Amino acid sequence: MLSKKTKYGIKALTYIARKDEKFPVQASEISESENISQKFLESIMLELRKSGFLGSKKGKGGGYYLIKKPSEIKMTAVIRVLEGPIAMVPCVSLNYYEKCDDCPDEDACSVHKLMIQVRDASLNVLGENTLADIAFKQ
Amino acid sequence: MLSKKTKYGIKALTYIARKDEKFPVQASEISESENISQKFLESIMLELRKSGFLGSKKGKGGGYYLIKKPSEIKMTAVIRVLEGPIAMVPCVSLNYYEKCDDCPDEDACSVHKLMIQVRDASLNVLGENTLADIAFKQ
DNA sequence: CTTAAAACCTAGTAAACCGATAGGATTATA
DNA sequence: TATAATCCTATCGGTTTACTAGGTTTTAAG
Repeated sequence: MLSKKTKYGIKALTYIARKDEKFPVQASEISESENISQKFLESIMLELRKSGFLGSKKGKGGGYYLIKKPSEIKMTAVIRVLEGPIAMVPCVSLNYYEKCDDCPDEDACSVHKLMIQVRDASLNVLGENTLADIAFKQ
Repeated sequence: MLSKKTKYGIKALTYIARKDEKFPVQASEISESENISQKFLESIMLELRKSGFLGSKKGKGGGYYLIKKPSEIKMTAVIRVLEGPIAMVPCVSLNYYEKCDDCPDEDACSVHKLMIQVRDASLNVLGENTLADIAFKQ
């Protein structure tokens, strides 16, 4: 299950991308428009800024803006930052690998074998989609 | 993330499938061989029986056995029973659909659009893999 | 210079979920 | 009758999730 954090984060990025303006966008505006708890959204925006997706401007008239072009923001990157691993099992994760303590031999593990395929399929979709794709396409 | 329940359940099914015997397989044997807490596994086996994947025999010499051939058990079915929805977001789930309360228009939602693609990719992999595939192949 | 509006930061918290455990009841075999 | 297995219910500690509270800091405008 996708956490609300990730869901809200993607929605916020989409909102900013669609609002093709030079002015920064306030968290309060996004939270109202997208029905997201403002304080919760604030913490998400902060995380997106610290991880290099957003820039910010403090004080009156401040807000958040995209640092890169939407077409340059891969959804794999966004999800890895907000949600963590894309794989459903650590022993199959490329970026967050961890050995299962119960499993002596990964190659013999049926779960492993299956989850590699699921991972690759997801990775394929998320790697091919950019923020521009999900914000503007069709 | 895949729950341990689902992971253990798939491992147990695999174990029974590989042990191509006429005798039923005991939960205790599986729990030892696969390093799974016995009591926890018991509850999983019970669930797999109630949902029609396993049959059971009580008493001495009892245990669990597959009701269908491994090649007839799709992994979509197993995962839906143990884990729940395959989709990462309820508004995109085929079997467990639920509307998002924050989202007025699904078609305009970028998360929705993305998650449909992820769902289809996962569904494709899990639908093409049977227990036989992950237990015996290569 | 003051006020207001915005981001920034830290902490806490209620509820849900997860993985496991406890303790038996039931059933079948030998 | 003893034993071995499934079956069943309840509980529990820990973690995570989705927020909320309560500020501090920075900036622009009046």
